[in-house]
Amino acid sequence: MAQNRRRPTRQRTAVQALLEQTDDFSSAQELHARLRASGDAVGLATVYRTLQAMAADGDVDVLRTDDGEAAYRQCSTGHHHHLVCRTCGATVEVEGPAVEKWSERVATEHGFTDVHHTLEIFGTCADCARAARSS
Amino acid sequence: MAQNRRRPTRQRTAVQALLEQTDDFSSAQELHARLRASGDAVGLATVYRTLQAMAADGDVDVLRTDDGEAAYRQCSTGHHHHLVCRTCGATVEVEGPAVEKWSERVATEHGFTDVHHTLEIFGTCADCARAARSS
DNA sequence: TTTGAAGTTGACAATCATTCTCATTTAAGC
DNA sequence: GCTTAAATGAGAATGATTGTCAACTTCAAA
Ligand SMILES: [Zn+2]
Ligand SMILES: [Zn+2]
Ligand SMILES: [Zn+2]
Ligand SMILES: [Zn+2]
Repeated sequence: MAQNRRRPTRQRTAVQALLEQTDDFSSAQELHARLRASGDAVGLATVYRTLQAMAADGDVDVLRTDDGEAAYRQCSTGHHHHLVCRTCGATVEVEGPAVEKWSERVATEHGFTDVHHTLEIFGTCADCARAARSS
Repeated sequence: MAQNRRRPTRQRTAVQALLEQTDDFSSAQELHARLRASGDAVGLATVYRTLQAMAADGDVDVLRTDDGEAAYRQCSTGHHHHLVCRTCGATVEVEGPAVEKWSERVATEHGFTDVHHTLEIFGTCADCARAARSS
């Protein structure tokens, strides 16, 4: 994977701390704005670089929203997928051993190697469904 | 879903025809360039609009490449997923009934409704693996 | 602790896919 | 043919992401 030769700078620490307080997937822009608002400002480019480095190191998960923006989240370690509310962003980590096996089998059957997959489930969470109904 | 009130224009026809000859997932930019090269030029904005309309109508599949670009492909009808070579773009349509059930069950268990999912498998196809080995 | 190489940062410019605008065409129905 | 709403396209605008590069830190050797 990647060298964990990252230096512990104020900026990196600030980004990590913010991610720890955050439960939803957030874009680099959002995180940057929140850092600035909290007085712990970090340059936008640095936010991007830090998040990408963390993703490369496997310290955060990334997914692409419907409109193609990258969103990051501090997740538990180990391979898993996400159930994401497309309204409020609430996120649940889910695991599916069967899916993992299926995906690997399918790839092998077709002669593919060096395989990885993306799997995200989007929907409306109970809270948002309720809110929508009573409006 | 969407009204199929689309007008059969030269442009729309050209895009559809091109998609029919194309086996790989292609970006709007790529398709636009190929149309222009083939003399059957269509405005870039129109290519975008047409592809989005076709996607909304379920006539083409869309996926996001690793760098966030939308790629389109004329697929068989019915719900399925893709096994895509990240080097040459070769694409295989795959189905996984077990995955469908799992995804629905997981969503229901967490109170999510109006659910859909994205699942793509990326890897290196046999041909590309061979080519890489002999270089 | 001083010091220098190497990693980091940030303001700002540059990219580049995608969307928007709006004047001009075109298909559909009468 | 005539009317009208949909469709088109050239070019501007948007907006996320990346590139640039001088200034700033960290680290560890001296
Ligand atoms: Zn919600
Ligand atoms: Zn998985
Ligand atoms: Zn290939
Ligand atoms: Zn599916």
